[in-house]
Amino acid sequence: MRNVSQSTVRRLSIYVRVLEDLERRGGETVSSRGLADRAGTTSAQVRKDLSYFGSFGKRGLGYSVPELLKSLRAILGLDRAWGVAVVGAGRIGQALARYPDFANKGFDVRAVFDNDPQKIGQRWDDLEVLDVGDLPQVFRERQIEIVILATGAESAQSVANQVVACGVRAILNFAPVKLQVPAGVGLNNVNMVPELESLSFALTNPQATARGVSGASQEPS
Amino acid sequence: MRNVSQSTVRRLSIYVRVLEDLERRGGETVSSRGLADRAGTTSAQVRKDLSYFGSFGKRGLGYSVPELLKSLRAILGLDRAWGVAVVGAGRIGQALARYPDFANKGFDVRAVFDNDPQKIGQRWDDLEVLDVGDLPQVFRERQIEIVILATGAESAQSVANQVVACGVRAILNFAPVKLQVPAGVGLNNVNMVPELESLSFALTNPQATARGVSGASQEPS
DNA sequence: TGTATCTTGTGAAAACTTTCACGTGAAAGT
DNA sequence: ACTTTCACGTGAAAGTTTTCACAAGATACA
Repeated sequence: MRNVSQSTVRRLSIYVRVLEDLERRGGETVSSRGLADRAGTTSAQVRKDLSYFGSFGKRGLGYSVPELLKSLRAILGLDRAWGVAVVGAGRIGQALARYPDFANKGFDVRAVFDNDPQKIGQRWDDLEVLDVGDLPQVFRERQIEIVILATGAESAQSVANQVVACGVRAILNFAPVKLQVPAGVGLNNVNMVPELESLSFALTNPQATARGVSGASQEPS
Repeated sequence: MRNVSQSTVRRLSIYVRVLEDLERRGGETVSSRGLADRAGTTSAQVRKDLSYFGSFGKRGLGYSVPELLKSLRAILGLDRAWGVAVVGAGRIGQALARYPDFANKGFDVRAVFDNDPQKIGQRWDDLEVLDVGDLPQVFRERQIEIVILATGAESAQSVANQVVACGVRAILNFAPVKLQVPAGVGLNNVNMVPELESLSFALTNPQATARGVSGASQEPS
């Protein structure tokens, strides 16, 4: 199973979303084409992505929705709950801490931290904003495994160092800085400004953007 | 300038961030290596990325920080202000509408919409939440060119259709659905769940994740 | 049982992206 | 002026990802 690309993993996650939707609608089976159309890719891509992990379909028939869902969840590690903490209780931190999709998918936000005395102690639903000084103790008590970093650019690296020192091996970073983390620590960045700027580029240079950023089906009927 | 990849454009955006930082610190020139280290890529990549757009450096010396910054801003279309609207006034919409980095970079959030009567009329700083029914008129009046879509999955496609009908040609979508938009409309998706799920995958399958997701320098000294 | 139809899984090809490596121009110091 | 050093710009090579295309298993139906 070695050498699976990030893009493949992200697509698996989208397949899960699509399969959940199909299951909710009562779909029993789905073809690679059906999955691809709903996920915005091609049938060959779907089959190739799945082939890294095994054989999940029946020739001539397609994939069983509940079975493929179960397999993909196991592959992605979604058949369990994860302890998540949000560091940074600004508007973005707040939005993320209370984002219902995270909880629904088994990402349990168990703590929120800030260093601003004005924010510490605020209650949001059943979460209380804690002092970042208490981070090591709380991380141990609540078994935090994944950190969502939503601080400003200034503090991001020092917070990252702290949480890594606490044994956390996965960080989702929303701060606009390039974080340095030791090998073995997973780091994903969500950069909202570059996303907007790439739209600005597309609007400014229509000729350089012929290749469809857009969503039309890639496959012939 | 044709055929510039999305990855190149996103990196340009990061170079702008790094250059702004250097300029603030009074840096006059920077080498491709200096830029690369701060941006988390390699010097060859920097030079290749820039080469799609022209020649910006001096051999033996490097790049003039203010000049390269100016050129990259022009390329990305950041030498002007853009009219932005946020549709969806939930917590994420609110966080995005008031995200200071957007305003700083010339992305002017000029309107926020929702369809929930409870939310319509709320004031956030100098923004008022408007009725999504007034969208066409407000878009015209305030010259909206980019839409940030922060609705639930259910409404996202119908909102997308509406804003495209209003002439908007760039959408940044935060809703967890694959949007269909006509060719010529730029669409970028920010999927937070797949980002977390790919961390879950990395934690669950350490052997499949040898290739450094992490931030150590890629280049020898 | 045989035939037609469907759709997977997968090597091979194509397309794309990143890295290498070096010719070249520019500056600095002797 | 000459030499040395630096670092850009760029074709070519290497590496990665996507697409193609087809053999083969599975079902349906006569």
